[in-house]
Amino acid sequence: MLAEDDPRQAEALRRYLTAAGHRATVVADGETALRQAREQAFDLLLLDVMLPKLDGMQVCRILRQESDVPVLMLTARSAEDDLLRGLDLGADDYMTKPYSPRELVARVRTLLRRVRTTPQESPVHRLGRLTVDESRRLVTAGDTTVDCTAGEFAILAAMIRQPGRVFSRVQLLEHTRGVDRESTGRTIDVHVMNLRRKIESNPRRPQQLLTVYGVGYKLSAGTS
Amino acid sequence: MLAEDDPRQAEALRRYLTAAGHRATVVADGETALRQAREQAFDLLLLDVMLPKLDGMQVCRILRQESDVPVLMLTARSAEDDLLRGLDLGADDYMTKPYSPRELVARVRTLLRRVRTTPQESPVHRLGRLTVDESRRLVTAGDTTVDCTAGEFAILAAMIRQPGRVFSRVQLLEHTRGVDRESTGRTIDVHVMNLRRKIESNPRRPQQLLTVYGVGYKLSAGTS
DNA sequence: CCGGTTTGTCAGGAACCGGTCAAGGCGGGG
DNA sequence: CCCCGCCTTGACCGGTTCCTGACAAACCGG
Repeated sequence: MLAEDDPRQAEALRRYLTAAGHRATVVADGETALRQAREQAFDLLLLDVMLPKLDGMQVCRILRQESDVPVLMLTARSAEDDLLRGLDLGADDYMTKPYSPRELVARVRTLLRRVRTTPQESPVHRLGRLTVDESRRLVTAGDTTVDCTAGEFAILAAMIRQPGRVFSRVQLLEHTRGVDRESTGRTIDVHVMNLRRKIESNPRRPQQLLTVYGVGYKLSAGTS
Repeated sequence: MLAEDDPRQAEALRRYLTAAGHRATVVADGETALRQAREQAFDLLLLDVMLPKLDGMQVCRILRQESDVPVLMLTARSAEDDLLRGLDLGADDYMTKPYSPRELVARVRTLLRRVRTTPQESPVHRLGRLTVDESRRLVTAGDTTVDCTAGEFAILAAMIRQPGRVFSRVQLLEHTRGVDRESTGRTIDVHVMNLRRKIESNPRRPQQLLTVYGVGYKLSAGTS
């Protein structure tokens, strides 16, 4: 939630945040901010200090007594006293205008990372009947776990990161071999074949790891 | 803990903090900071960016992989990029010199309040027949206590913090020595072998400390 | 339907990787 | 000063994986 009374600034901030992949609800005064915060569980509150009806300090103070939602204060003044009051009232961070979009987004991300309950988030990709856990190096097809060699895993991981994208053989080779080694041989084809044997129910008729004739390979969701 | 190489600044900061009722341990370089942070559980780390041997950014990055201790970065430069890098590396807050004593103390208090209200995770990890108590540096396998060397303990602790995750040799090396020194040698392998002799009932057929061919090692729950 | 090109498949050998051992370096404690 | 553990390194070996070349099958345009 973003509490900011100047429509232009509010719009600018909202754009930064959505561009960074966040959703934002905008409110224009302190009372509304407080009411909304009570009705709905937000991940984070961006709170301008100068707000109509109820200023940011008050909102922060009241909210702190009833919730642990992260609060990031925004102020035009750079007065140190403001800053100190804000932090003492329970704000988690503080930025003075004018703020840079990148810094704002970075601070938001920091606060969100803290609140996200997942202690260790490992990027797990899913596509069709396929699952790839990169940090654990775990692959499952359907409900059976598959163990891949390093090269096979590298190819599969690269492809599932961008489902549907077509990869040339050279591009895939770069993932297995770090550097670009020009190889016109059958190397990649063999790896793909071995992968299909492990992840496709019928390797002769691939459903997910598909050939793009004349170009390379791609990973699709299959029949779903 | 306060990591700051300029003795005068370090002393000044220490005084601010003690005046505000905190205790502070002062270290003068990055490697020492990292080592101390591993040996002892601090409530918060005040980290100067420019440090000898290992700069603050590196310390932050490495430490973040193994701990959730709040980190407050300090820098002379006010470059925005520094700030962003710091926050992206997992720092919780950031201040540019010269900072006011009051603001510093306020930010420290904010971070400390956060960590104290957060449910503390127990520093003793369990996985299969393994137990690792980080604060006491105690390891048990089954019901027999094992004494590990520093390097062995560092590896085991790093792995048990994220069970199942696959660690490369370079990553594990970062835990035994502070810095990433490229070593194609058998260092890690030897440590792993010695660990297996101590914690596995049959070191030839490891049940928990497993090899991931072509990648590194991982710790699994074993037969359960 | 035909021919050239691209891909699937196979198997052997090269390259690589990890387990293990022993020797040497380094530092701390006596 | 020496002794003793610990860490590191290099070498060797057995096992796995990867690459390569050949051939068959599939694909595409005409």
